[in-house]
Amino acid sequence: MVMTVETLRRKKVKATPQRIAVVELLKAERIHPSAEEIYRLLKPACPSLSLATVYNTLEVLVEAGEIRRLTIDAKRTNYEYARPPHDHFWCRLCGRIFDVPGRMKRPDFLTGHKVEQSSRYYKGICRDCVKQNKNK
Amino acid sequence: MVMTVETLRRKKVKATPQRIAVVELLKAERIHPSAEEIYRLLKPACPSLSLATVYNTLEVLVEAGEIRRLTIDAKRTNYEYARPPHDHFWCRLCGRIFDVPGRMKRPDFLTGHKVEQSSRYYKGICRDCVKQNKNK
DNA sequence: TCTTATGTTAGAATCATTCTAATATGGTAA
DNA sequence: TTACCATATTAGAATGATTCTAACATAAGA
Repeated sequence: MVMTVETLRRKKVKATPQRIAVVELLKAERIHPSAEEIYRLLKPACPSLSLATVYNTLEVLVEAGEIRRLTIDAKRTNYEYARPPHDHFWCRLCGRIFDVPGRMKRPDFLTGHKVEQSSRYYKGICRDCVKQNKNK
Repeated sequence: MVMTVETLRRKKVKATPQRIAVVELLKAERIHPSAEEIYRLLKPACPSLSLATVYNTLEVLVEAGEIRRLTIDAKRTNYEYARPPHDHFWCRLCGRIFDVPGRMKRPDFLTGHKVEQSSRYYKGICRDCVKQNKNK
């Protein structure tokens, strides 16, 4: 908690209870929830919380590099605490996202899962947009 | 065209003009359009086309393995003709998706692009769901 | 403690995608 | 080749995730 406050201030992010709650949730549990799920999980302990605040908070935390956006499930965006980069496995039935740590240990961590597809995406700004000084 | 009809029939997919048009578009151009974009591109040549049909068609073609769904941009789903698997680069400014062929040639094909993030996702059915016989 | 730039909130608005129910048609069988 | 019917197409309504709006509240520097 104290640590989270310090981390946020260091990143020039105003440390509000709502933001602290979101960070702590993602930090404590190894979950990859959607905004809606985060809202449902925090609402009991934070009754005034609004879904809009969850969305605002997630945006701010992604910008600050505290959390990471996962674009796996086309139906919703998921989020995780920004631990060292790793791979993910997504179940198209239950929707859960599993960490697949260490890019060499893959086989171990995927054992039992029925892998149907694997994809890698690079994201950023393309040469044309860089040239056009759209940079931001 | 003829080839597309044969391919679809072989895959037990009824070869309608709308489906053929979608396949031919993705096959001809190396583009990664959204459903909306496909609709806009085909509408002039196929005025009766409905957006719902584009969505239905894309679903059928993905099931048949003719095309591939790209979940890169959280705001919309993109599609590509199912060529041999390769990586992708997505520009967060113009939204275009670039092929990054051959997983070893990465540096070459990404030269000039400002890569800010790379992610790999495995997708399928998790052990728990496999056990629960939810399999489908 | 005061001040104010910034954050929170509920609800409305947006927009991609899915659903619905009426109409049309590809492809098989006669 | 024609007739039939399971399956497709279509427009528009419905849904659901996300963003916007405008009023109110608060973190944190002075």
